Amino acid sequence: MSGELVYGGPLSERKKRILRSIIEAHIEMGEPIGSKYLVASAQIPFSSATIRNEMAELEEMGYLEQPHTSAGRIPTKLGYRFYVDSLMENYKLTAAEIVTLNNMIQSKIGELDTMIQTASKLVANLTNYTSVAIKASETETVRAFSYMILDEHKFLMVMQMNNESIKTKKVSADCMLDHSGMEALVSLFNKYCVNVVPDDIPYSTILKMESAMGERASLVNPAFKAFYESVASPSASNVKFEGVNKLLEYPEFSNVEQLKRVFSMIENKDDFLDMLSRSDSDKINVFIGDERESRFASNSAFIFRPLTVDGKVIGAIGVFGPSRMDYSKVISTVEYLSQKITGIIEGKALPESDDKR
Amino acid sequence: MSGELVYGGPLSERKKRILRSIIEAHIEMGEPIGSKYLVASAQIPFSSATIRNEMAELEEMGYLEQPHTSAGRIPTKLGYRFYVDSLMENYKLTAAEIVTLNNMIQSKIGELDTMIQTASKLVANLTNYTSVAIKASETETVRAFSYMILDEHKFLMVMQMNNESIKTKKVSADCMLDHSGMEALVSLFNKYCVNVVPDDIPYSTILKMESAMGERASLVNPAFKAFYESVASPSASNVKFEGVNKLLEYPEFSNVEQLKRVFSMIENKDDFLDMLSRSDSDKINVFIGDERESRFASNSAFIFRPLTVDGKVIGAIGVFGPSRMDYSKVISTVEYLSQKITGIIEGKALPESDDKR
DNA sequence: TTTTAGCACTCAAAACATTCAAGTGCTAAC
DNA sequence: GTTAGCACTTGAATGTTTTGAGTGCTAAAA
Repeated sequence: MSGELVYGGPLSERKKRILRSIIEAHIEMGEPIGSKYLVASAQIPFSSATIRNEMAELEEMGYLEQPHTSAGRIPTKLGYRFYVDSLMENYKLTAAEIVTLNNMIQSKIGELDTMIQTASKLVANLTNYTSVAIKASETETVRAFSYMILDEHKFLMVMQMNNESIKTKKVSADCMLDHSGMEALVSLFNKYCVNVVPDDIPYSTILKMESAMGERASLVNPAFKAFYESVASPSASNVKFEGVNKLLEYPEFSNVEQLKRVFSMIENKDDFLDMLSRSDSDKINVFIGDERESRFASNSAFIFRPLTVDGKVIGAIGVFGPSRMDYSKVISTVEYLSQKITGIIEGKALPESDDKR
Repeated sequence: MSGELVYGGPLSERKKRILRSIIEAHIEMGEPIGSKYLVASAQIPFSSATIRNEMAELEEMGYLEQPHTSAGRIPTKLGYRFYVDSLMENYKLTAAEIVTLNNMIQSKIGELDTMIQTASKLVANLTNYTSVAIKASETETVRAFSYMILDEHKFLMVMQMNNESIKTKKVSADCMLDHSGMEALVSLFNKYCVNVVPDDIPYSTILKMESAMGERASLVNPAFKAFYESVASPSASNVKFEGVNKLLEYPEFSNVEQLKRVFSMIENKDDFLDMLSRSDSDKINVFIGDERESRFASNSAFIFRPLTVDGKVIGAIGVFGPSRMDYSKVISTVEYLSQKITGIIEGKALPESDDKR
């Protein structure tokens, strides 16, 4: 009653084992799993009849379902959830995989954007699902303004942002530029426009700045516009996908109706930002689609890890794919890379330098 | 024999009229067009038998084909080509469409990138096909270097590029920074690194710069790295798509095999750059897919207009969709927008200001 | 000579029927 | 509690028939 998900009751060890085998077999093969298959291939040392009984009960409890009477069972959303939460074993990245990841990331240290995207590409390649890179929008503010005169009528507005980045914008002026005028202008901006978003600055302040500038009042407007454009719009959140065509490989996405749903989600992006905003910021999040929820394409799952710096979410990397997904491997990979990235960002440098020595 | 395409011989007026009607009906309805339909709906004042004879001849000449014996005719690649080159009437944008376009573009004057992308979005919305925005890679070089000291150990390297844009990069130094040292550094860069790509600068030059800097030699390396990173990598060509899911609406793309082809083309992007590089830079280009050419998905067409400034191709906007495309409308829209954009870029300002007065 | 009415023919798609096999649930025996 | 065995269900695969849109050709009409 307390959580969002209520499991159908305690499961015997045998039930867990059967459920797990079914889910893993289904993940691998993509087809409903029947009792005989479990006896023949897998490790359940009971007869098919016994397994059938157990499966019927697991179905009653909501962990499994049958596409139709004469088919095997497939996991429900609840089944996957339980699998992810309690049944699954952690996939261990192989040494080779780790080396690849480290090398690639190492070579891209620098801009946050590029790092997130490199990581995203790596995830797509390693897991063979579509990967998602999210850069969160920041309400950035300026810490300090400065300028640089380019020619008689143009100057560069330099803004040191509070998040350590620097933005510049070229500004054209009607009047001749000189240092004293620019000093005045910049100091006004440093007085009124620091640590604040443009929309919070009342128009009266702009008028005040203009009158303070005297005969150079005409500089204020273009400069403010540059400020506005640099701070307000451009760092809108963005969501980028890598390996979208990999989705087409999976039979669950091979009918056009389903594809339309998925692609409009991908093109729209809002759903992903929404999920990020409603997520736990310090661990892997797993969204699993379901027919009942309209907001998320059924048969699909989205696994992601928010990236945080000083407790603030600055982005995320993740994977989008069929709900029949190799959760174990995906989760390990995403977890590893996100750790690595936050490590690098937070300046803890590079933990194990297996490649350098 | 001279051109790439050889038409099958001269066409009588009646044949042209029939061909055109078939193509336009097919574009609209997406199905093979039969003789009866032309009699019933359209404007061909002959009996179906006559039309059948003409159609048989048009097929012989290579303009039409039959999916199977008991079906109507559909245009071949040659048919479309002939239609685009000689049959089609120019679509006239409606006043409302022009107003929308102008308003949207007007409000986005500024960065070339944003303008191209805005245009691309407009095209996608107006035509209901997937639009393509290409920004060509430029081998940019720096016209002038300058600097701005941020704090004792950091400065901002400011590079005025030859294409009027400005790039900046934050550089960290080991030693204390002062203006005289920075002046020296910058003047060295202005001597050796102007109008040239970093890869063409021999290592000996770097050594020369270091020795010229004397005890501040350690500044050269990080500064050069900043130069290298700003010039070499980041402005790689990029190709962006808008409205990809619109493709799913068209029956020719509704089977998975076809979709895989198309999406891998879209994800790969190289094909588009290739087509741009082999295009006529001062007019609309129309690529029409065909089973025989492996390099381009069949059943699809790519229409685009390179954007040039001073004779140099700086990008392109275009449309990707089924070969059964509303060429007339697409071409008019793309043409109008590309004119508008090059107009704005070349500073001819804004021709008709229907909205301002 | 050009156009058209008429008809036999073709063939994909739709509709319908049949077979096949995988998988189940249940009962009775172990 | 477990399992062998069997009747039953049902989607998918395969085969058959029907339907209808559209053609090409011939012979008559213009």
